[in-house]
Amino acid sequence: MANRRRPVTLRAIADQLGLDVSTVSRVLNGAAGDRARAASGATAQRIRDLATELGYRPNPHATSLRTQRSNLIGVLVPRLSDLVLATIYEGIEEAASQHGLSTFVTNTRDEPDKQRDRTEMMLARRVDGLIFGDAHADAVLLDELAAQGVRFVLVSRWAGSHPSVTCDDYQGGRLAAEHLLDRGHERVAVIAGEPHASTGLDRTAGFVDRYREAGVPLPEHRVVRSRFDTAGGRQAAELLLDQAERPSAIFAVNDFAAIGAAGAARDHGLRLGEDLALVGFNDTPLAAELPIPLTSVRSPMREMGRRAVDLLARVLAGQRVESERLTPTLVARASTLGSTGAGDSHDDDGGGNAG
Amino acid sequence: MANRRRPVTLRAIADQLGLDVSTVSRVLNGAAGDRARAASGATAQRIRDLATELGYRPNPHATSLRTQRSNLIGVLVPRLSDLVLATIYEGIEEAASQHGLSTFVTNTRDEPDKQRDRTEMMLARRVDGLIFGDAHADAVLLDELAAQGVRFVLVSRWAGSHPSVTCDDYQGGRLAAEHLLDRGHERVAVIAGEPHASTGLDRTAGFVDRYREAGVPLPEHRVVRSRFDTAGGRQAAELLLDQAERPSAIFAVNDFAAIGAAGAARDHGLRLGEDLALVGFNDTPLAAELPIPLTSVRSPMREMGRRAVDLLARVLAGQRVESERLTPTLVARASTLGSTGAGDSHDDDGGGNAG
DNA sequence: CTGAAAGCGCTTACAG
DNA sequence: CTGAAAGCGCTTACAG
Repeated sequence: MANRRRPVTLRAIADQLGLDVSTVSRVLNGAAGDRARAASGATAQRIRDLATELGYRPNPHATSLRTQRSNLIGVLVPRLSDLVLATIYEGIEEAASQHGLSTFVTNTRDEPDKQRDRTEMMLARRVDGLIFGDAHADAVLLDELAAQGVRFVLVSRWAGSHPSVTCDDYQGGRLAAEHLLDRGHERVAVIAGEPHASTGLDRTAGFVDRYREAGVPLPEHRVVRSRFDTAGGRQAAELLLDQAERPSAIFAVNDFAAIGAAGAARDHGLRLGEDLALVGFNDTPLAAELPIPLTSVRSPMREMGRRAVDLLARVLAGQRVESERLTPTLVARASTLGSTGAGDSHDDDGGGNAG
Repeated sequence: MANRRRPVTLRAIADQLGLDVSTVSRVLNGAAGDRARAASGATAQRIRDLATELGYRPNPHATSLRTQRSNLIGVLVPRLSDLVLATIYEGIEEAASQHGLSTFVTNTRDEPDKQRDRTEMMLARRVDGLIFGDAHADAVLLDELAAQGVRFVLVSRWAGSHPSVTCDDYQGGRLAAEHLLDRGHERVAVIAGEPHASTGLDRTAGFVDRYREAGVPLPEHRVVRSRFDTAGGRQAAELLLDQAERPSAIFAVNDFAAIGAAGAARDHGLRLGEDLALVGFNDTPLAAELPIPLTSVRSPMREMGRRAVDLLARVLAGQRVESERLTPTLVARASTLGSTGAGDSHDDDGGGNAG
């Protein structure tokens, strides 16, 4: 509990070497180009050596104040306890640190008031830009911010024409449909997620469209809204399984909703993969490890996070950018193949817990 | 894409009102006590009105530079994609914002090199203090930091005598044992987690001690190390279920490990709650929603996060503090009660997903 | 190649 | 009750 670790300043180095602080600054923190002409080779070396010895780290508050650039970005997500967003954030953190950016991340619970409030906090903290993982389809807040010149990108969900990095959810929905069509399912249903999120909307649309194209249009009552979590999936599945003509297969737009649906199926005495086929979305690490492994459409979550940072970095550099849409793949498992089917494949995005 | 939203400064307000910037500062940002004697009532009011109108927000970099206090705290966790840590972080964020603190959070994957590296980054960012959710039992890094005068607290896991907020994991392990003893299980096993984390160690110790006290000591081969995730739990369970004398009940020190164990049980043709009892830990929202609901020891995750911030705030205020240990409760469900048993109870900590 | 000066936006004794 | 000054630790033209 002794030395409160008083940080080393440029001045300390300059004084010790009998140089001016500006010279030291140029050598240590100057732009790559400047740095060469910052001082004689010998002087530069003495500066660098001493800096290393003393453990010099520039004071970011001073730098930010002077340069009007904080190298801070704000990340807003519905909730970090959603594995999907947590994984996306891991990608964001990785890439941010490569770009020399630090991140603030905050939960908004998908509530407009909180989104607005937390955005203000971030701006008050003088972030250079924002990444929204909680964009609402109406884009009200986002349009306002853009009009004010706030720089941001979206991840996971798109809205309006704001730059975004998403999974091609529509295509993902089609993949799920394709797979179930292949397995001969004609009476199918969708647990569709929340209507303010492009993810659920697009996945549902892709699925419904593909079935329509196959000549098997889905009646409206077999597309049910739901929250994205397990409890939401369970409720939606109850509704579907209580219907007179029970579906033989369900597509849930989220793995957690799918797990909830699996619970409901069990309550109805249905065996997954035998009496009821089930497809989830995102291929979270849990999907493969469930008692009855879950067929799921894999989305590149971590990669989305990384690319969102890259995109934002380009926005901050004043470049004009284009949205990106990453390709999903379907991973077939027992929940659609029956107890015999193994059929795992692919690998890509890692995951796992530790606590 | 127009006005880059140039923030309002004290100077802008002062000039517009014909006052000195120091007067404005005292009124707007002065300590609660000072603020009263900062200016005449009338002047103060004019200042406040204009500040509101212009949307003044103090530049935190300037404030930090001047006061040598950043109001920033760093949070290190093994991984945010671990629901337990993500939930703890939600509590941290809530409390931090109440204390006027902003948080940086980063994943260390429980790797010592990363822990060290990320700690340095945080310190370079000039955080006022740190919360470690990834403390290793050996406390090597933590001892060093404490010696340097770095201020921090631990959450979820304790180490050495550093201030911490944890669940009473030992007691939690005893609860699990008690419950299985009540149900008549004598041949039991533990999926014990990783040996560097106090959580797994204490939960295991409590369980083992309680069984020993009941006159039923556990042989060593029925306590198996594991990672904290689903795949780890599955592997550990395979080992246990392949043993000649198969256990009738398993205590997994983590819900995710328990879910993995449930998968292994199924592969062995065992029905959960009938042929094999299973108890998890943390009572994550998933536990209640699984096809076969999981008995689990509930730990107050969000509350731990909140209290860790309160504790750190006291440390930063120079107060002497004591570690806190919060009480766990057991929630019994079908995985130990058989398919008949419902027996849910309690409510406390919320949760849920959204993506 | 190096130094001196100004200034980013704040806070805080110190005067008056 | 209010103002003037100094300074937190940097960066960046501008001289020389």
